[in-house]
Amino acid sequence: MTKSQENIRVRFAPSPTGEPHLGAMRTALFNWLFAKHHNGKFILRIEDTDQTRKQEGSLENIIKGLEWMGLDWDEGPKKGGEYGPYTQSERKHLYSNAAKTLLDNGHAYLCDRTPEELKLMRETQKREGKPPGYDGFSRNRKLEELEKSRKEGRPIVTRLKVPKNGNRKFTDSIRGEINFDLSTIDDFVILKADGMPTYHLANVVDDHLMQISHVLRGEEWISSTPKHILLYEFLGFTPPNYVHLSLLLGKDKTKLSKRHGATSILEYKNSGFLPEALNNYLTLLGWYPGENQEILSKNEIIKKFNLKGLNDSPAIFDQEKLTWMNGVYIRQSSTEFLTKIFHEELEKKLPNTVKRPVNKGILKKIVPLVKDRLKTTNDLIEYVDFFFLPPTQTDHTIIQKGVSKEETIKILEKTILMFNKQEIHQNFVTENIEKYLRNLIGTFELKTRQSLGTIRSAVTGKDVAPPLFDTLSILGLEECRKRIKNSLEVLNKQN
RNA sequence: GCCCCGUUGGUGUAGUGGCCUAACACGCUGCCCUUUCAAGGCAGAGAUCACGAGUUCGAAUCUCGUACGGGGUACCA
Repeated sequence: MTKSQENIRVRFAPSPTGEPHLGAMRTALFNWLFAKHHNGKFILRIEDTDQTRKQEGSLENIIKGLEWMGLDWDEGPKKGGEYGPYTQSERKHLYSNAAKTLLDNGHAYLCDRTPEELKLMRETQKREGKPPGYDGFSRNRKLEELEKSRKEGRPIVTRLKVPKNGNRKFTDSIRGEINFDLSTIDDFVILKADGMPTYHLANVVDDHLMQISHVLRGEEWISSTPKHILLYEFLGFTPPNYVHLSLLLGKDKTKLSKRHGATSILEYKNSGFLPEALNNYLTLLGWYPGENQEILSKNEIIKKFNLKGLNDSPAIFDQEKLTWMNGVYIRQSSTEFLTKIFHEELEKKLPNTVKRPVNKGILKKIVPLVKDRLKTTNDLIEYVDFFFLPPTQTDHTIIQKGVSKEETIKILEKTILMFNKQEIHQNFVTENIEKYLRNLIGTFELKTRQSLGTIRSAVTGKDVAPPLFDTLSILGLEECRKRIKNSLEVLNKQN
């Protein structure tokens, strides 16, 4: 028996042991989408039952990651809710109560074997070719004996008494019915020696108390699910619906990890990816919208999201496609928005010699010129720094392929002369500049690309830059003249 | 070892018994556009649907087996 579909309540339950990982964020995303689609609730719960693995700043980063991705939670840390607290270390009594119930109704027992003893046991089992697992040492020992052991200072854990025979099956929304033989499951620990619950106990107690209707979690949990089913059964609870998401893999088809490059969502934030693009890309990894369209807004995805579109095989994270998609999102963005984020980027990356705040008026004019050319905002600086900082020139940076030094000097001198014409002087705008410049270079015995390339490099110091005529107009007549003169000086000096 | 999940071009996916001589997107190649770089347009290469057997008039699609990949087998989550 499972819960009804009426009140959709899902949760994302990270443990604060590291960075907000791409795979985890995708799980969060799917949970969030499912909740939004059904007008349900998305709950954030912190699973910090392993005190030894806790990492400083991890929780903050996870929250930062979720906020950046726009995955807002209805209940959880910073937000509260009627099922709180939402941090497991603050709910200890609930788990020990559950363990007590299990102890009382005979479904659990205490055990005083130390981790060292257990490790030795497993090694022996392996050596003898037996399947490793708890051997049931304390299963039938008297309670008084264990309590005495506790008084003597030995560490005591609580284990679930897993039936030796039979099987448990459950229905996974993606994979269908999955069956496990109970003989393959040992008497696992539910309450650790430090009084903290293990994941198994904690997630069952919390999902029940928080009335979670659907558990969307990674595929790595499939094997543990029969343990959870058992716990629900012995505690008299009704299990939620299970949806085990396929894993995210790296290029070599192993679980995505640091070896594959950036795995923290925050690294993508810092590399100039837009959260909308990452969201869009991530949803497409293991989910099909029902049609070929791939560029989908968050609202469209919410509207279309359903469990049926979920895929059962693991997906390899392809950064190239993400990068392409990010470019699509940049191109789609408004000038106002891009001006804002580009401004932040330039404030950060332009050298100190550039006066702050960075000129927003100019930036706004630059945006339409570069938005088609960028894949990430990280690429921005290379394209536009010369607008704010005159280039340092040498012969090498000015002279174009197939053009002699003499020709280069001639082109630049004539360009300056042309700039002196009144018609240009008074109306230094793109169309006008183009008209006169094209006229001028028509008199040279060079290809258009060579002539214009020469002017480009003289002004920008680059081979790759935004469209020339617009660039000149944005820089303004005086600045252009100054830069060309400077280039001429460089060329003449080294002669 | 044992248990569980998976397997369609390099990648993500579509496909649920005949419309599949397998579709779409990224990437790749070529051409066009063009002042550079992008963007855009057009064309193309790339998959014996992991393999084998079976069911069927007919299978990428159903069944079984094998191989390979992944996950689990903790007082980690």
